[in-house]
Amino acid sequence: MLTIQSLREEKEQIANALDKRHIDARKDLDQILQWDTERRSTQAQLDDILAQSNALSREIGTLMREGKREEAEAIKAKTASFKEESALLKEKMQAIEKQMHDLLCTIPNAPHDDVASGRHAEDNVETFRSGSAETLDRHAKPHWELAESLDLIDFELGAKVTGAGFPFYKGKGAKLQRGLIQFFLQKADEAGYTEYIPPLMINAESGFGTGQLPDKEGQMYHMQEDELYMIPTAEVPLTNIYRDAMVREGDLPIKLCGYTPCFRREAGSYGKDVRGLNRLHQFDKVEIVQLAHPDVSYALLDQMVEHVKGLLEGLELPYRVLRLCGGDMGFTSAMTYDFEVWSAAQERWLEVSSVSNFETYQASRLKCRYKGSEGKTHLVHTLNGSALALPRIVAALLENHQDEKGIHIPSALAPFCGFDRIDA
RNA sequence: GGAGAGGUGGCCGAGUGGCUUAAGGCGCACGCUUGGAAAGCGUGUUUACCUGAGAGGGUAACCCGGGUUCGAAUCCCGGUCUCUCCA
Repeated sequence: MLTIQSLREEKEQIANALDKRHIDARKDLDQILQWDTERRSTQAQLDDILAQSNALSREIGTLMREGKREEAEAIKAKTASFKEESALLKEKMQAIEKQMHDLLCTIPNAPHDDVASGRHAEDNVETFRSGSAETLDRHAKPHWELAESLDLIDFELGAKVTGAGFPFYKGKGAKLQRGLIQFFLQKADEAGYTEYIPPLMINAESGFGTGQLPDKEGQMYHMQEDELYMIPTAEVPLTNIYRDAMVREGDLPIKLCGYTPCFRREAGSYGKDVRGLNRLHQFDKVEIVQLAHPDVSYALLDQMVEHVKGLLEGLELPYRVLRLCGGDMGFTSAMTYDFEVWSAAQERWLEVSSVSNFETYQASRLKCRYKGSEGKTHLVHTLNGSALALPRIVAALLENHQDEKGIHIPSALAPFCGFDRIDA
C-alpha cells in the first residue's frame, strides 16, 4: 500500500497520479493525514504515561529489595491512574491505526509519470508491434476446432470431471504444454532467475502481501475449512518468500521464477471471452519476479519486457506490447506492460503476459526492506511478469502455425516438445 | 487423530517475576597491535514508532493473541508452528 511517509511528503503528486486512474483520492488522503497527526500525538501521550509508570515500577522494585514494604505500597497506589489512562490511550491508538490501515488499503498504487491517463483498454498505448502480424490466413480455423480435430485438448471431458474451464490436455497436446513450460523455464534460467516450485495454496497473510486480499478476494478459490486460498498466480508465493525480510543491498536484484498452475474463479466472465482456451479456471504459467533497488527498478522492468519479447519471437507469434493506461492497470501496479498475441482465427488480440513494477506498494505490505549503504532501511521495489501464460499461447500457436495438414512447431520450441509437427 | 517436548537477537545458547533488550559464545564491522597475516586486545553490532538541527532521549517488541501483577522472556488461558512417540 502507499506509505504514510510518501503521503506526508508528496500528497499532491500522489493525488494527481491517482487522477490518471480516474480516482479522486484527495478526501481520503487528507483524512489519512489527519489521523496520522492524531496518531502521533496520541503516541506521544501514551509514551509519556508509560515512561512515568515504568519509573514508578522500577522504584517499587528497588524499595522491595531494600525491604521497604510500606513505601512500596504507597507508590503502588499512585500507579492506578496511569494504568487506566494508558489503557484508554492504547485503545485510541489501535482504533486510529485500524481506521488508517483500512482506508489506506482501499487506495490503489499511484501510477508512474509515464503512464497515460485513461479509463478503458482503448486508452492503452501501443509501444511495440512485431512485424509478422500481416501474414494472416483468411481461412484460419479457431484453436478449439484444431484442438479437437487433432485430439490435443478435451474441454468436455474437463467439464464432466470438474467443470467448465478445466480442460484435459492429451497426447501431443500435453507434450506441447510440457514443452512450453520447459522452454520458458530454460529461458528464465538463462536470464538468471532462480527456479522455485512453490506451494499452490497460500494463507491470508500472503494474499494481503501481494495485494490479492482484501481487494480481489472473490477471484481466488477459498478453502474455508483450512483458511487457505488457491494461488491465482505464482507471483503470490514467490514474492511472499520475502515477506518480513531484510535483504542485503548487495544481493539486489533478487530474481526468481517458477512454473505453477494458476486458479481463478473468473466470476462474471461469459461469451466469446471464455470460448476454448481464452479464459480458464485453471491454467499453467511461468512467472518471473524481481526484488529490486528503487534506483534501477524501471531499467529492470524494461529488461523483463525484453525477456518476454524474446520468448514470443522464439515462438514466431505476431504480438504487440501495450503500456496500460491508469484506468486499465491493476490495483497494485505503478506501471504495467501487457503483451498480446494475435489470434488469427478469432481476429483479436489475446493477452498472454502482464509485466509490472509495483515500486514499494507490495513491499510496504510485505515489509520487505534492505539496508542502504548509509545505514537506513528502505523498502525494495517488486516487479513481476508472466513469461508466459500458456493457454492463449497454445491458442495462438495452433491458429498462427496451422497449415492444410496440421500444426508446425517453431524450431526454437521443437526440441522441448520432441516433435516439430502435429498432424491429424 | 492421540501423548509429550519445545519456539529467546544474524546464528548457537543462558535466563522461572524487578538491577534483562536480554549473560556467554560464534559471526560480522571498525580500531589498536604486526614487515604482512593469524592470534590477541578494544569498541560496536535488532526492528518499528515518537521526539530532537544533531548528539541524544522516550515507547514497544523474547512465535501470535488475551489474562494475572505496581512490574512478565519468566506465571495463567487460547492459538500456531517445529520435533519425538503412538494410531
